Amino acid sequence: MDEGVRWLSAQEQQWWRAYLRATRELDLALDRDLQCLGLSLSEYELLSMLSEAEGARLRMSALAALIVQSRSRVTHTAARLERRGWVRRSPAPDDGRGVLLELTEQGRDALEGFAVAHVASVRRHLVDVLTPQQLRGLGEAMQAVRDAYAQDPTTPAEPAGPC
Amino acid sequence: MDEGVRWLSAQEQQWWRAYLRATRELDLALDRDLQCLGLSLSEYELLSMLSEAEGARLRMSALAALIVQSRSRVTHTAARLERRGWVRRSPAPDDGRGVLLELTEQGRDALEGFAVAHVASVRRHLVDVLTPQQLRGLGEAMQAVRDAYAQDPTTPAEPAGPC
DNA sequence: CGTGCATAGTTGAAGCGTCAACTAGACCCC
DNA sequence: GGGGTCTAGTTGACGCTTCAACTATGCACG
Repeated sequence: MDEGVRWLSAQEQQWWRAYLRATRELDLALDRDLQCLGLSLSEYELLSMLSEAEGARLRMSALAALIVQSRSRVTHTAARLERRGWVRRSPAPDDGRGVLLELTEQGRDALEGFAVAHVASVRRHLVDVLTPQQLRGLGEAMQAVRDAYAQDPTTPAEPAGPC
Repeated sequence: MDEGVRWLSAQEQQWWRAYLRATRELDLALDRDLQCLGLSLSEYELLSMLSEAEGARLRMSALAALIVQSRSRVTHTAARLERRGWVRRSPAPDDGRGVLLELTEQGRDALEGFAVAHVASVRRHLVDVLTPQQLRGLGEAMQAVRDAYAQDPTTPAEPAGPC
């Protein structure tokens, strides 16, 4: 039965499960550590990408692509952060449709505190629990996954669902 | 400024980011592939763990621990699956507080189809895009993360938030 | 045996993410 | 230069997840 299906070998399955569970645990732990300070991980990522950008500002869609979130989600998240005064919208000068999101001074100040907590969290739950070789192996595998994902023709990232 | 903080090296940051983005992309891709069939990845995980259990039944809390979800979330998810007839509740014989969740025949049938699609998805987006060595490196690193997480005293998994 | 505390699971409200529909500006091209 | 189409972003409704509060049972200790 089901002859055509290439199931995973026991070893492959073990690694796949380790990946699946560990990512859930990591996400939980990292988010919990930031949540204590009143910020979610995805909000942190948004602020953090802005802070590294040229002029601390980015187009909404560029931001969405960077942090791998839907444009809609970025709109909502940005609205929340804007209410807190950490981020500001302005029209894009070169494209009437576009919106630039900019980190405010207040936002930069807040981010400093978050960054300290976050890097400690990343170390505690990931970087410092691995040997340098393990971290390298992880990083290289994940980069390969990204490269494949970027190539994949059925990676619409947004538009027409492929159902 | 911020002398006490051990920031990540450029290399460490690169690997950390590769991990962070790739997990988001993978989650998206795997969930999308299942979503087309009308099931979410976390629902799949629940059904799949039940199917592998002794007698295709598990205690709610055991299930929650296995798939790394909160007990509350498992309650809600199980309710959804129960409405679809794929899962059934019964009181635990040995503990008056406990509840056993059991895969129904209908559930097992449905799961077969989902499993075929899911394994193809896992291969396409993860297993088959990596060399065996890369997959092994990934698996071992993630297992190390899990081990560290299990050891960590501030891993309440549920109770009193450590804020 | 009964008081106190821990554990198992549920519940409902609030918040976040997704999805489809929508507005508006750009681009193409005859 | 006015359709047709594509891209950028927003909106609101719906659904899932989280969180805190709650019920009920087990367990320890006097």
